[in-house]
Amino acid sequence: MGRIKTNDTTSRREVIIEKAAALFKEKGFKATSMRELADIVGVEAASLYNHIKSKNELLNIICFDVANRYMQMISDIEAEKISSLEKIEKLLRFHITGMVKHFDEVYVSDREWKHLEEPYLANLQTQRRTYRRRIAAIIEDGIKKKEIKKIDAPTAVLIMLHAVSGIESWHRSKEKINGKELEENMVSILVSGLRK
Amino acid sequence: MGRIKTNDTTSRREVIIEKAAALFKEKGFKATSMRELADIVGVEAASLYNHIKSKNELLNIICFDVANRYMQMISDIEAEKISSLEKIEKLLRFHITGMVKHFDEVYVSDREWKHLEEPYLANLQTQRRTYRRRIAAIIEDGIKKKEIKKIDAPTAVLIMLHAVSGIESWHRSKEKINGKELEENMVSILVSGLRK
DNA sequence: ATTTGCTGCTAACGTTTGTTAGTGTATTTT
DNA sequence: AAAATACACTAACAAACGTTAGCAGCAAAT
Repeated sequence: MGRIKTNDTTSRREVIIEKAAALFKEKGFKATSMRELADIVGVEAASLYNHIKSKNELLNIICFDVANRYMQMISDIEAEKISSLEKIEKLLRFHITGMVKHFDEVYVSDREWKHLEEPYLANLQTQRRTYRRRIAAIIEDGIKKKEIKKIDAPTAVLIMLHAVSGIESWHRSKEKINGKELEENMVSILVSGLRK
Repeated sequence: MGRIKTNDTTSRREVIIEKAAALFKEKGFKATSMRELADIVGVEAASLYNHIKSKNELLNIICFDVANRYMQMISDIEAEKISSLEKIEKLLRFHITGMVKHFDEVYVSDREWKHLEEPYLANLQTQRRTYRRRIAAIIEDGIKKKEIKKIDAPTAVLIMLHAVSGIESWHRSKEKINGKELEENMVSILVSGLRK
């Protein structure tokens, strides 16, 4: 069939991972076969194994790539000296732009993590749980400081995160407003939903 | 193995569908095998086919059950003589209680519809699209009447619906507030996010 | 120019998949 | 009690799956 094309910044391995993310998003992890992936990459199925260890490794890479980005970000935000509501807004904007930019990856990591194998599965679940707790902590802090209305913080987190993951249907839709407008609308609705 | 237990209100077929919904939710449609389902129902895999036509029929039933319930509901709400914001709140409450009560079904219909086959796939997609449009129309009406702040209606719909589907993680969580509280919190955040 | 490693190929493996055929037995209907 | 229907079983199928083994050619390093 020929070899996998690379430019200088992208290794063959990375090409495979990118195409895998796109396929996993479109059809789901379990419904994507290595032969399909190989087809799209432009190679026979067996050849993929020169670059990766297994199908599940692909999912691992995708999921932890995303998770690590978010963990980095929240650490940065926690350290900043701004109000709680501003922190939440910043975090929200990061999630929105991140979703628009790394759509496939984020989508897969959100919807397909069930198919991770141990110990990765347990690992990611813990990471996600602590991530949500850290956001909830920011909100609770904001409530204490009377910047944020008195609500159940975990519920607020749940709303925020899932609202963002809804960008999926924006991505698909035809009558698309542009990314920046989308961001402003989401921030407007969600932030004023929290403000006291 | 023995036969499928039924009480008087639930047919054997319905037992299978319920257990299927639970399994599809937990492992995903593609990752659930008919042999697993049979095990849980308490029967050999082949015996399932005395009650259903195929694995995909199970998914069809689950998805369209949910879709039909929603379509019924929005027609009712449209007909009521209350303000737009009240309509949105009512709809929101319906979604929340529906998600809490028929969790497996709704979850599966939300996340696994990709695996429907034609013509059911196209059918459901259209239904979902028109459903979202009808909600957006209510919101736009509210904007015109100055009950709702000026925002992009499709974006608001997207936030609402996906926020509700986030109840999934509430369902899983340990430190659970009760269903009624959850509902009040969600309504509070989302409705005041819309109000002018 | 020769070696070395990278990357592709074909062929095949052992499993698991959804589903059908055919048969026997319990339950319901007549 | 006899006949008909409902339902479960065993056995087997063809197809699809992820992955490995073994080999050939091209690219980069010596």
